[in-house]
Amino acid sequence: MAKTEHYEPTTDCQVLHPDIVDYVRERLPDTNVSLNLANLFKLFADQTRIRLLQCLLTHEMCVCDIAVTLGVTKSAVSHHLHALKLSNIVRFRREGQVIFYSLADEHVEKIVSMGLEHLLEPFS
Amino acid sequence: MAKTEHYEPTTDCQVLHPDIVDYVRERLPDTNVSLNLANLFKLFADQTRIRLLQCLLTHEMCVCDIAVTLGVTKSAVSHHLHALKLSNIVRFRREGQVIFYSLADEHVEKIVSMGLEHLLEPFS
DNA sequence: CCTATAGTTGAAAAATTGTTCAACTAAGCA
DNA sequence: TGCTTAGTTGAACAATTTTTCAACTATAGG
Repeated sequence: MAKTEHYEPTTDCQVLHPDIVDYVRERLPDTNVSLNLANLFKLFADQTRIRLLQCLLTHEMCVCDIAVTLGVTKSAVSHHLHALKLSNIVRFRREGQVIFYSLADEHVEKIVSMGLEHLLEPFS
Repeated sequence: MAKTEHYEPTTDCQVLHPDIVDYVRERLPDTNVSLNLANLFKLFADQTRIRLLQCLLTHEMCVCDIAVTLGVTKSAVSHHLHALKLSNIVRFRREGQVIFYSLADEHVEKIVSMGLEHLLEPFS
């Protein structure tokens, strides 16, 4: 099942270390895990969205206030919030015409902190 | 300096809560922080690159072995490794013609773990 | 009911990113 | 020196993503 011979030939080279390849393949998580992880990190992979999250890290905000603070249209903000909402990264409450957005949990803070830690480390 | 009136008018709406906007703006990190954070998370925002990192999380590997394991060309792998190298996420050692890549530090593991934690949490 | 404003939506346009291709460099070996 | 293979590189192409635009919904107030 972990044999090296029947891999998809979508590549342009040969296995050089069959034992390593088999060892790694046996431990490689399911494809949908990497897909979900990549999709999650995509939400943090845009400067405007990072700044939006940094805003919400400080205080809950409505769409207009976010738009002015970041210097983008409220449509752009709304699209970003929609994506963040789908992945349970932000939540909202309505107060009349105004909708206040805030962070859904402490994961955003943790993920951003990990990123900052890497950026600030000595050997970078 | 934190007054609400002289924001860039790149947006299409008015500030609704000037006190919140000022409060948030005073605490918003510098723009280059968000840029560097976004650029870092971009490296985790692609399924192939996540799988590549998952490989290296298990064992150091050479370009060919990674290419076969992931089912992509060695050129694609090389481009990904180049980007990861620039951000000090992977390092390498040469052994004859073969170059073995491995993770530069424990941040990858931490960042990926945070992502997994969010994906597996009850309210998502 | 009419108007005004906050926010959403889908599609098109603009910008960015990932992969491939072909030519290249570097190392090993005869 | 000449051949083979591992890996890199840049440019072109393909795919994806972000922003904008215009039309839309929902709520408030007169």
